[in-house]
Amino acid sequence: MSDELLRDLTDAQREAVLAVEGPLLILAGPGSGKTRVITHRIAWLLAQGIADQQILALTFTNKAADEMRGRVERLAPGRSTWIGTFHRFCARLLRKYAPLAGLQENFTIYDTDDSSLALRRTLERLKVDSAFVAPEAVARAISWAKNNLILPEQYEPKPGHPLGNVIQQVYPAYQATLRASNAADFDDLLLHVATLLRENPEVRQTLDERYRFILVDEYQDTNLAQYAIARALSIDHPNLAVTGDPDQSIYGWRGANLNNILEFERDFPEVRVVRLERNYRSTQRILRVAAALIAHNLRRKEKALYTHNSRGEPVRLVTYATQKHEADDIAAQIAGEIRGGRRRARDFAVFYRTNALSRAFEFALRQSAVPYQLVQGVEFFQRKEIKDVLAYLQLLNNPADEVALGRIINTPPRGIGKTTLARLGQYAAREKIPALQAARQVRQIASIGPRPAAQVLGFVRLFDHLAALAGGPIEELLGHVLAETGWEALWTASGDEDDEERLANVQELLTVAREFDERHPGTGHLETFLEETALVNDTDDWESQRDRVTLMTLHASKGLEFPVVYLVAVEEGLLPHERSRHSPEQLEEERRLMFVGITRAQQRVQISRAQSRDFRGQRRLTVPSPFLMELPRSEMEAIELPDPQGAAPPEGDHAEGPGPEGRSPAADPLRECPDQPPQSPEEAPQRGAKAAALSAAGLTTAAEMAAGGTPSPPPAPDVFQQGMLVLHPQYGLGRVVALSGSGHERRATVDFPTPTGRQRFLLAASPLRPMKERD
DNA sequence: ATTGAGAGTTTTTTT
DNA sequence: AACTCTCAAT
Repeated sequence: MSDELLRDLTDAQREAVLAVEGPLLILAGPGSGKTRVITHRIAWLLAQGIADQQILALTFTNKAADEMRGRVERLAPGRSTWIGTFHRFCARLLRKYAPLAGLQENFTIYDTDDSSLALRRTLERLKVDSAFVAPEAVARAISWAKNNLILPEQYEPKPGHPLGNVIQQVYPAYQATLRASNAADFDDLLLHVATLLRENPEVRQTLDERYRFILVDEYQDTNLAQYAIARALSIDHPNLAVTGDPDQSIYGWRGANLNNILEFERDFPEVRVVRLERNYRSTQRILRVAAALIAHNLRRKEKALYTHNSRGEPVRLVTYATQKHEADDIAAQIAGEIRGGRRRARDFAVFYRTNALSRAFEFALRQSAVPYQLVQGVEFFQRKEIKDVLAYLQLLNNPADEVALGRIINTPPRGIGKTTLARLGQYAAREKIPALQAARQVRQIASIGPRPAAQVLGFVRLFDHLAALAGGPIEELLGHVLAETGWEALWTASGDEDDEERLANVQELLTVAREFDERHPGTGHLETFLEETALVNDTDDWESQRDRVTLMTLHASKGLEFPVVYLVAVEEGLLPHERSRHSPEQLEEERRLMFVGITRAQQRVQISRAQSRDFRGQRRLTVPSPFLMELPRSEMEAIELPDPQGAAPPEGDHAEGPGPEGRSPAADPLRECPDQPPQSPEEAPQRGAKAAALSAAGLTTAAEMAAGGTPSPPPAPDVFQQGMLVLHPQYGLGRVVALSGSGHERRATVDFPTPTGRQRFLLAASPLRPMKERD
């Protein structure tokens, strides 16, 4: 078993796996088998008899964590070491030690959206005029301070910094706002944990003892707070293994501190350093191009990348006339390769600097009927309807959460306006009670009239009703939120396209909840659900298994590899991005970004730019990126493609077009090419049902349609959907309020007209029949 | 209180 | 171009 773990490793890799005790720095170039080393190391530790819970592996993204967990599971089946992101680890610790950070254990995690609302509220309260002070700038400064472990009361304005004094005033106030709401923002998760480890030696010692072996992936991206946490847990048991590559540090803007890796050897004098310099991924030429580029950086630890792979084809450097031409040509290239049977869609990736650049490629690929998946940041859980629905859950879990309350007290509109809200807030502040408490006492607030007061009490009643369900399955709770806020009816009735999309997104959320319920049987997991939705973004759902072209930002590409890579829009102002123009350090980070992109490729790279590009609605001529001048022409093939037509797809025109304008629900984290048939059979029913539920006409039971009108057997529990009309032989027509459970245990709550009212059914045993709704 | 039109801005990247 | 915010009309 143990031997097997070591067999197919190189000497350097083996050394890194076997160095069990003591600090270890693994300098790993791109494609050098870094993940392999980490996972084998974990498996090796386990094989040595080290207990599962003594090992802690920290990553940056959930994507990396999932990948690692999967591979460890294969090497050491059935073991359960903790592998996850820094933020998630900290969230978990903070639940346990919340009081030490001034929080209750049911604290809410604010995402960027929530925290910016909290900040705006704070600025209003302090009467800081947002015309003179950009809230984003304040947010950035506070975030920076937190990442650098500067506490609110320690913040010193830098001389000459125009916002310094404002921030010195706002930061503590903002922090007080969060505390009053029993909430922590993303940065707090790290800051609170780092602080409590410093201030509570017993806790630190306990945890150091517990987590004997710590691994940190992508160490070059850690900020001071993360460094402090890793360090604090490695004092008595300094078995801290970190892997990283200074050349792939691309999160400086998020507070990542390159010093953490450049000076690791100083921090741990007895550290063992292992260099993984052999690349197993790319061709020689790709590697040479990448190396020549990164050699222009000054701040780095020089590495000699080499590979025994073949020389490969030259890296293509293409100049297009327009962005449309660029997108069309790349789509045509990909379509050609796929149609020729030489490659599959999943072999290709298109990388760009900013998300906004994806559109042209989405469009072109759709035109060419090439399936693609767009890997985009936080999209799904950021959508307003999702945030609103989840805010109900947030408030149920943490009634002190003022941001959640502010978000939903009048959403959907129930006649509680700004003035009522402001008066409620004043009263709450005066009485020093949470706003929700103030809402309960709204009758005692003289300034609020009887009508608004009644509305407020209506909201409180709704809240209390939902609170009674808060311990149950999440899917069911969400169902009640949708039904009883009136959202569902609102969106279903309108026939508005946007509302249909909202409904589809919410439907998707119900699916997420259902899967969660299945993973967490029993009760009382609301907090866990909220934590997952706050810390998981849909980038993490990216599946390399699906046969689709991948479209993503350069940042998102880190850690991945593809046979063919297109690096597009390599133009001055985009790569390097204009915001980094004035700082040499940021310029180096942009260069690293390009380095990361190139080194994702196994066999073929094309780097391209367009001579003209539409930017914020304006067409502009572009300037080539200075980075292009740094690439070695000897390894490349430069191609100029003037484009007289300006538009026509060079290869086979698809005049028939994409067919009916099928908008895939934006809910789908991986926005897919709508022309593609479902890839796997099991997703067909779901999509079909969704579409049917959303579209339109007449009123027939699904079973009747299926059976051509003859009496039919009980339908599968799965055909029932949130909000669906159903027919009961005695009670007549009813509407599904909520669903929960799975398989034979799947239950439905259904509202019938009076006098029947609300009933609950075990679906497998009920005579309910679904109805298709149309208008 | 809610809605809509018009004005003004813009997030680069992610937990 | 797309989004948010502000202000006036209902």
